Amino acid sequence: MTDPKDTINIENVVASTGIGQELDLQSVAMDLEGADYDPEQFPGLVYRTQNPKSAALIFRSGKIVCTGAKSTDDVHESLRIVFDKLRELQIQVNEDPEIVVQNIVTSADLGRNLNLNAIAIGLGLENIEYEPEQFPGLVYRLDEPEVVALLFGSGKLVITGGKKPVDAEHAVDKIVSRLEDLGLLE
Amino acid sequence: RLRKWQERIRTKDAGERNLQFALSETDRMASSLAIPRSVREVACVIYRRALDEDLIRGRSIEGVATSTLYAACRMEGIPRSLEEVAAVSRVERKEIGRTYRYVAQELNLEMEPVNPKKYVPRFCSELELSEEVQVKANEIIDTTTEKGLLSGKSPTGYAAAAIYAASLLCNEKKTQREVSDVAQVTEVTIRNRYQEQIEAMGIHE
DNA sequence: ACTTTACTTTGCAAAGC
DNA sequence: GCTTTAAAAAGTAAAGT
Repeated sequence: MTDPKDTINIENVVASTGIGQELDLQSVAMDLEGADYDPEQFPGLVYRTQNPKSAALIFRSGKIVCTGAKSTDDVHESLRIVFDKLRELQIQVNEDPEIVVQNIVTSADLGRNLNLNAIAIGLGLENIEYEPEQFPGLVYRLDEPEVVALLFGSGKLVITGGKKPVDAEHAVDKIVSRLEDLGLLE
Repeated sequence: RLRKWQERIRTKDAGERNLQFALSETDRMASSLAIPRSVREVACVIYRRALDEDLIRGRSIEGVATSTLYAACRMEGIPRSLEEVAAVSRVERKEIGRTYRYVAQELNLEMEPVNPKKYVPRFCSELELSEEVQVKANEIIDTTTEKGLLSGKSPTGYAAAAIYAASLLCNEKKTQREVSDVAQVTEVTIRNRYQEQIEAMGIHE
């Protein structure tokens, strides 16, 4: 049988960084093509990169949030593009500002259908949130690693809240062994 | 310390006044949903607990009152859907659902998922369907649930499809529109669940 | 009926109301 | 709390053909 860990796929990476310099977003919005800036609606300027695909939120403080990347490498590549674009506008940007990954969203597949009703009761109703009237996924919060998993009837799952790619692997291992212990996988 | 004491009294008085309002609102909503008095009392007990645990802060009184009524119906085995309680509340469905999940978590209500069978008697009686149809619908729900069809599905839509299928099998046909009206789900949902259920039951018709 | 679009849930940062 | 951004899971809903 295929190891569920081999089905893990990173779907989204959120990271933050900063250029340590205040910005005049109004003029950046004028000079950066494709920039969306509506301060009444949101204080950040939105700039999208195409390759790799991502969305950067640029703030007046010089802090930047990058989201939508498919890997930590893509985050660095996307932000490198953003930094270069800012340099083209005569804005000073250091060599490589520190980039901190804040959240990684992954998907995976256990390869078997799940009885969510039995899992909700088996894992303990006090630790689980399963309200199929509101959302089809069962919400399972893990302590180690500290992530949140959404389990679906199809056996597919989403793991979010992790800061390192290995967090998802550990989470999948724990979920698999817990379900096996309860005899709910198979 | 005197100020703190006065503040506590003030907060408590405000809480008591709000409790009066919450109880009258619970009564109003329960009446229009024909919810028995025993269930209203359970709702009030849960609301009191929420008040004591200071869960109302940052939330509307009506939202918590609606959520506790929703929870009480489930606990007492005669669930009302979020659509149904939202129809008599001035709080929107989304907010009721969020508040319910918060209250259930904080008070450790340990609510089990709703069994679709719990909706069968009420929906069937509103549709004037016989006991035979109810028995058949329950049978469809039990059998298809054992085959794993229920995971992730809305209990109301699941019950609606089983009732629709049972009405056909018992020659007491109701249209998908009629069933969707009482169950508050779309005909598309009934159609999708119905197809899965009759296939799992091995019925060809 | 079929497709498309959109909303539900989870996690996170940013600045400001 | 809210606002915005991104992405997955699967169910439900509504709109347009």
